[in-house]
Amino acid sequence: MRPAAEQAAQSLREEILSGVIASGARLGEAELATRLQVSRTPIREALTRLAAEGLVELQPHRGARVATWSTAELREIFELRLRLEPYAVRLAVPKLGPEQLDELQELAESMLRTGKPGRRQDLGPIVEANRRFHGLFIEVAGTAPLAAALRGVTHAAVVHQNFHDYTPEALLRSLHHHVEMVAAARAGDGDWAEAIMRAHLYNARATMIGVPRS
Amino acid sequence: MRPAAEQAAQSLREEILSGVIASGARLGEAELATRLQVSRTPIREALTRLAAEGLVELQPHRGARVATWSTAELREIFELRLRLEPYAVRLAVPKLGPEQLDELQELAESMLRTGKPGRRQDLGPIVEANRRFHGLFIEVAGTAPLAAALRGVTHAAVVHQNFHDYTPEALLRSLHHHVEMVAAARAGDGDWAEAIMRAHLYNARATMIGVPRS
DNA sequence: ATGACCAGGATTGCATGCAATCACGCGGAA
DNA sequence: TTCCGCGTGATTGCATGCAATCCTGGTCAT
Repeated sequence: MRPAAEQAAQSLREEILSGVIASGARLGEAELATRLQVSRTPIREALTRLAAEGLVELQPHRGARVATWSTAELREIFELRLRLEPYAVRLAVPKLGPEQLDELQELAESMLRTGKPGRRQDLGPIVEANRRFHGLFIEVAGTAPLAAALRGVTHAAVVHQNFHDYTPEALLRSLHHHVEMVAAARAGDGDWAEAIMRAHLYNARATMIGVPRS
Repeated sequence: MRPAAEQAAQSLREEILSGVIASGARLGEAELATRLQVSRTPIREALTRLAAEGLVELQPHRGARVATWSTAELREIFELRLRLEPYAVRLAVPKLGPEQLDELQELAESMLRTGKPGRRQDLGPIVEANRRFHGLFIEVAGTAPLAAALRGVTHAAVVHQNFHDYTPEALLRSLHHHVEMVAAARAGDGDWAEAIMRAHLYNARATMIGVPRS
């Protein structure tokens, strides 16, 4: 839709999710317009779309900022992901084609390679691969309503660049979950894949916000 | 935010959810602009926002239409509601204040009054009261991510004006569910309220799309 | 010293104009 | 008759201009 606006939204999304633009940063329309080489109109449209996705926050007459999430909101977000994403994985497993299984496996193995301890380098590529990994399941699960409901809810974890906060053990656990999920998918076992996704999310939640005391 | 755009979005939302604008109807920017007494710019912004909510569908260079949902999508939407809305009710119950309980009770009883058989009149007011009833729980449940995830997913049932398709028995069941939910809320029993909400949704799904054969 | 108040500048919000794209209907060829 | 191509009208997409609002700092009174 609206090509220039869509492209602007895509660029901004990339920059926010990849951390180029920090959480909480101000997004001036004029600055974005000159930087992305379009006028303010498509920029404004892109901002309203990202606001609807929950990636940016809009205040009347006061402009846009990259969204921030309180601990309570993060807790809630994980609660929602736990209710939706394992279900999405279960739906996706029987629909995955061979080439998609190969892509998932490649993603899982590449994340495991760059995340191995001893190689203490940039974890940036993992963020992107992880996003693609989770996104592929949601995409294959297939239905638009599910994708829409999950869209806003998966952003927060990505923006918070959580991999840097993982302990080495938690990170390894997380990356092995990916590999195991591919194995479950290859076996066509939706129950297995769903269970691993659930464990994967609990592990992520524990490192990001700790275990809720309730 | 953006006062004129927000007002336009609100007006359109009302008109779509109340059925004044039919599902699938075309939404011309110029026509809406003259009708709502603003220029096309805020109209376009309103349309992008409603598109993000899933209420309208946008096609590049081809304008906007009120969204329609396939049976598969409706099925998926109920699957999502079943995973989120009972949870929202459970969260809301301990937070409901006396005045909110009174409002819920008034809504439930008014729906029951106008829906009673023998009084075969307009069911329109029920649609609005029902929307308010469900929305109040979601609002009180409190967290923004949950509300955002549910927003797009609750629209479909409203647009489809489902109450007219209910059999008299199913309609009565549904309206009594509301009353029972208020009773559960007054008792502070989140489990009870959650269970009734679940039954409420199963009942609605059965009349709208039938029981899935899986 | 502290607080209220008031320019000046900057930024957002909306309206409008023009270019780009699409829908529709007509005419011509097979 | 049917289908393809094309021109015209209508609609959307984007850029720009102006008014409205907000933020900043500086000044003045207390």
